[in-house]
Amino acid sequence: MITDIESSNCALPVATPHGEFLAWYSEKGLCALRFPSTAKHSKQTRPVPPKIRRWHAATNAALKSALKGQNGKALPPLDLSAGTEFQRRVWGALLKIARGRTLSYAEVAKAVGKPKAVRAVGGACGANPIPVFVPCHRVVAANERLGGFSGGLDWKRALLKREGIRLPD
DNA sequence: TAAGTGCGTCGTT
DNA sequence: AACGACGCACTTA
Repeated sequence: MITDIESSNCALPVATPHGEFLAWYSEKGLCALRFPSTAKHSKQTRPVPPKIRRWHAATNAALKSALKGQNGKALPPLDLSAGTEFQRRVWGALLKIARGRTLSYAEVAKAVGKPKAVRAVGGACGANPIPVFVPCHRVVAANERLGGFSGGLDWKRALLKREGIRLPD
């Protein structure tokens, strides 16, 4: 089947109290979520297929809920097919971390059956295309510290705090 | 205790 | 071949 990337992918804004996120959709579902940035978003002119409109409604509700630290509304389908085998294993493990819980990078490495691939897990977290929904912010360093966050550590702190997680000063 | 160094380890580019 | 969102052992002050 021929797939036209230009016509099948689209980006839609999600207005939240913390700024305007940008949600990207493929034919398979939500494929990327970006934190608010100062850059202007190009306006979506092309008509949005009904399927994607439904997904976007789910994204809207789920993101606003998640930013309040509340329990999961239904997520849209997540298209994580762009990742490597290893990355998808890691992202799958992240999806199992319950709200308000955390795992260390080493624990995630064990969970995917590669206990020594600790740094590689960090890399996979950094490559997570759908932050918040794929909760890479719930992965922290073993030394009781925060670890890193590609979206900025302020976001990581805020997300964890809203889930009721105590952080070391 | 706190802060800094060195190195094993492995997926990704 | 080089680089990390790591972890651990081991200095220093």
